[in-house]
Amino acid sequence: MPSSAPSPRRAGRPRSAEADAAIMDATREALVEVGWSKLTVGHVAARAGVAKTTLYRRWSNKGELVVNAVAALFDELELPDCGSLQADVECVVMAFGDLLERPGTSASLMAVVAESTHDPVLREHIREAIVERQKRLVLKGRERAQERGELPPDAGDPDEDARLVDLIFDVIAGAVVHRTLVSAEPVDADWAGRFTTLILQGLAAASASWPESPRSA
Amino acid sequence: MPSSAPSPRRAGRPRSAEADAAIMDATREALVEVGWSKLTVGHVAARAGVAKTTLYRRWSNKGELVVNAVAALFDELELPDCGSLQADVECVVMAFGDLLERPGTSASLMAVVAESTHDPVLREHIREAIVERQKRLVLKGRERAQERGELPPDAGDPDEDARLVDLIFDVIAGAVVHRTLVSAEPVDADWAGRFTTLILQGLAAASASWPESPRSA
Amino acid sequence: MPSSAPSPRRAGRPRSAEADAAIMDATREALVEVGWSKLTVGHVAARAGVAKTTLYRRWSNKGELVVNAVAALFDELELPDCGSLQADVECVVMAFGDLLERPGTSASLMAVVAESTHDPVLREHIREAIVERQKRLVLKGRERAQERGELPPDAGDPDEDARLVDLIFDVIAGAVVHRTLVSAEPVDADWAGRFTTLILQGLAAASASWPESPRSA
Amino acid sequence: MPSSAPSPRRAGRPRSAEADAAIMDATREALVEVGWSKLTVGHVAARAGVAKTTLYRRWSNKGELVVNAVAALFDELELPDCGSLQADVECVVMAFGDLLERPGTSASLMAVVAESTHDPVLREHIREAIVERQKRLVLKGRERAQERGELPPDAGDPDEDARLVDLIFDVIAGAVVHRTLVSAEPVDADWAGRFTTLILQGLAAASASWPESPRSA
DNA sequence: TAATAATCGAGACGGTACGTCAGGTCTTGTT
DNA sequence: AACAAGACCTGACGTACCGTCTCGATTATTA
Repeated sequence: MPSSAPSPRRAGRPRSAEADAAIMDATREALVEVGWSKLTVGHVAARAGVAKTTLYRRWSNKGELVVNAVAALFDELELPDCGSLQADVECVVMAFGDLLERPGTSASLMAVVAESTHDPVLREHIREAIVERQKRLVLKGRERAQERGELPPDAGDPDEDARLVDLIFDVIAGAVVHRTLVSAEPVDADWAGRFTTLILQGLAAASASWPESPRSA
Repeated sequence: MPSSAPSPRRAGRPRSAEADAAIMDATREALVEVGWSKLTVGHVAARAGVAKTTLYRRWSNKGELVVNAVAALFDELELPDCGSLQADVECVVMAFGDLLERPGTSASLMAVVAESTHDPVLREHIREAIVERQKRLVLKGRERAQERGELPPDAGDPDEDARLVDLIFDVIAGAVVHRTLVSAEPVDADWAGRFTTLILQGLAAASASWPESPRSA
Repeated sequence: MPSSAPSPRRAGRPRSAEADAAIMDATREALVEVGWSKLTVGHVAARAGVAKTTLYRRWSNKGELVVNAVAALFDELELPDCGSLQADVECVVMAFGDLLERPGTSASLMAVVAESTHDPVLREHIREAIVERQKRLVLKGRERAQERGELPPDAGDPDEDARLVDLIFDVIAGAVVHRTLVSAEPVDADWAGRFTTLILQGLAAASASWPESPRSA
Repeated sequence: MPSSAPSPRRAGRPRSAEADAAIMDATREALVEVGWSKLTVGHVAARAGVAKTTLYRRWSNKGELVVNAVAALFDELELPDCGSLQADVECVVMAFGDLLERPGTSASLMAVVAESTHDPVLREHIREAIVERQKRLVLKGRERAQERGELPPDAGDPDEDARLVDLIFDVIAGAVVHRTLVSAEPVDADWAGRFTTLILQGLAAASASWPESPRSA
């Protein structure tokens, strides 16, 4: 009675853990240096000191490989408690900006997003791995601000509430991404401050007018 | 007295204008249907009823071809006079959203932007063709609002002024793009209204506090 | 009554004679330098300082062009009277050898002959231009030797006679060509002497035995 | 004691021997049907049921491919013992003639020889593969005739000897090639008989006069 | 002195093949 | 079993050349 078999160990030589790590590293490095379209599976394998076969045994194709490598980049994104709502937002804006400005990240992210435009499976993959993870940061930031009394508690209507969160999320993430990738300007403390002021002030002012005049009314 | 340079006609058979148009159309159609990475020069040529060589005579490679085809998509973006600042912004937000939601556009744009991440030449190409064009819309909208008295005249410091315009541009374009491409939600009148209110209110509230407390002070 | 109209002069600009010459020269030079397969019509035209169109107006394709250029090379082959049959043959052998050793000629000839292997039209073209011209040399040499009494008069049977001429022609031309092109050895006075002795002696000895024992008998 | 190098087996999947054979066959067939200049690598690959890349992995370009295919054609050329010198020569003449008259061979040979005119590497390649192989036939024929007493033993001077062999080789091979390719007449028993008689008689008669009167004397 | 008619240079055009490269699969022998 | 090595098929790439086709600009002959 082999107990509960948490890992269905099969016979034969087990997969090498070093290989996994080496491939992921090599993929990210290659992504940084040459970008998605010029990244070749052969080069990744060579750089990782691994046979192409080994690579394909783990990921079914180039897309899978790259997406997984990219998703891991966003693991580090956290929301530190900076003391106030304004400070919290500025912190996360700059953290996100720093992440995107790191040479490879923006390229990787854009590459993956672009590829997703025609691949629904990949698209959902990205939502799970990247978007939802970031959206939780927004939610956590709001909770914290509510505890501090900087924001009013959730509105009565949960739908209305979700719409608000989505809006804020699109505005924050969108602006940072756009400034970094399209305008190609740095997300420095100055910009982060102005931006945060803009949306928090707007949020405060607008939240007064919204409940009374919903579009559907 | 027309005098000079009636036509700098070069020798030899002139290039076919129909070919140019057919190729651009075929490229955009293909981009919509299969995306950047699966688009092949051969298919574009065939669809355009043109030899592959004709295509390479005009654009040096697949990248050049696609970027030029995509840039043209943004030619139609205009800023109609909708009567008020709020209405103007909502109009342009929805127009941009509509453009991005048109199946091919988002794919094309993303593809091109993603590709630009590792190609400085392409990047500048895009800035010229797409970004600067849109930034002019923001400037025009501000002028109009200033004429209406909805916004104060330009600040004394032109640098400060430019920073403000850039911020607004990043916020608007970024949010619309993010909602469309990443969140994959529609840019409808409801969302456009909320978003516009948010930033205009924020702008009004923040502009009161900014001049007094510049970062550098 | 405009008499016999030796030149049916038509209206319009006449063809440039310089162009013709320049093209032929350029073709031969190119043939020498790069060979048939790497010779391009474009390069020939450029080297001749002429438009490609002008070239195609005179020769319908690359093959025609090259064959005509090559055929002209054989115009100079003559049979000088060297005093005796042995001397005559040695003379023509060495003249032919010299011609083939001139850098471009062998290349040109081989190129054209090789191409003819699959092009019956071209093949006939070559026979007319090159082979028949040389065969006349053999006939002339025989006549002269007969006048000198070095060779007996024509046999009674004209067929038999033709077979003999063909044999001699194949042996002489074949040996010289083979030594030059395949063995890549020079046709010098030494070799020419040995070779001539060989076939003249053979001819003398064999002609005694042939008539009596024809194959068909 | 086999000791060393039982098999220098390299890692990885071994090359397919069937592929090699199929490609060679396909090349020769194509050469026969369409000739060098109209033979395309793509067609050869398709006919061989092999990918174009497989072909390029073995031969660096179309030229290499064709030369190797052609050289193999001459492998079959042997010198059977026909009983007498005259019969031996007639045999080899006709065998060589038959080979050249086989539709593809002449084309292939000429094509390759022509190409060699501008490619020293190819030229040497051909010498090794084709010329030297045939020259050995001449040497073997002489040995046999000497054993039979039909020819005198080697002359004292080895140089003189080599010159004689070369002469005979050029005359035999040259005449057969010329008759087949240029005159485009068949090498039948009649012609072979006449030709053999001519050169053997010539050889017998001339060899009497040569030693006494060498050119250098 | 025009009008006409052919040539010329220039170069775009439709094709076809080239030789290269990457993706992904398959086949060896080794660990 | 997994692994390294590398051959293999597929299919697109970007290039070169062929032979054709417009163009405008020359030159001659004819009216």
